Amino acid sequence: MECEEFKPNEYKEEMMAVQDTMDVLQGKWKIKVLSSICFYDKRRFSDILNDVYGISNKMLSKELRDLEINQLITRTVLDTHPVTIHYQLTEHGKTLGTIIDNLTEWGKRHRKKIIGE
Amino acid sequence: MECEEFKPNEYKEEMMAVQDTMDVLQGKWKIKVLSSICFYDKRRFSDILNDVYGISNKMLSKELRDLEINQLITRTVLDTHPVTIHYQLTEHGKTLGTIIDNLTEWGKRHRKKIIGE
DNA sequence: CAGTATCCGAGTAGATACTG
DNA sequence: CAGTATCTACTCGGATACTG
Repeated sequence: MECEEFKPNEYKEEMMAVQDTMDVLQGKWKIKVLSSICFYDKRRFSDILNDVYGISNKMLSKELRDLEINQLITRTVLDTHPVTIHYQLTEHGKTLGTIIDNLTEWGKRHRKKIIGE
Repeated sequence: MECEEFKPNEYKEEMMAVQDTMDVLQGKWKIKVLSSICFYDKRRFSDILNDVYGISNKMLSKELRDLEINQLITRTVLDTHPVTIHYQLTEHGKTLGTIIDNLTEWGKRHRKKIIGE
């Protein structure tokens, strides 16, 4: 963002875009759920429940649904008994990689700034 | 983030860093408030209230306090009658530029993906 | 001008229990 | 295994009114 050139009413689209991204990543769990699925390539409900420390099944269920609606993950039902469900990142989901890198980097600098000075 | 190399328990620090950044940018207003201050360099309370469509004075007051605590903006009291207050971005606040660019770019692609296909 | 105080509804999230 | 249902507490954010 070029601050010097910014004008609120002329940048509605940009601000909307930022908000769209934030909506997708927002909250306590989204990134962690994505990370779990990302690492293992395919991952099941109860596995993610174990990976993501502190999340409840209700929240995980909701987060997975949100991520699926946003086409970041896919849900595959395998015909076993009892059924097995695989969650995977979509190609679109994988494009979040760069953003997550940036957020990580800035977060580290920010922590140093706030705490370590 | 290299998905293939990710292991939940080995990446605690990275996930914390992402969460730290998200905490700072989280919510409906933070980015818009930052944008308003950013464009005008110095900006007063009631001006931001006008720039950011829909925000209430309660929320603006809270967001400004949060941003100040996180050292993204400074609050300067000028000795006029009645007092004038200037909000400005700190150097640290300005480093958010790149992130906001990324979030904007991804948000636009995401919108195309979800709506425009 | 630059906020604070108060009230209130809606949504977020945890705990526990239950289902096909 | 992969969730849903229910109850409850807490937080977010809007509306309105008020203050130095």
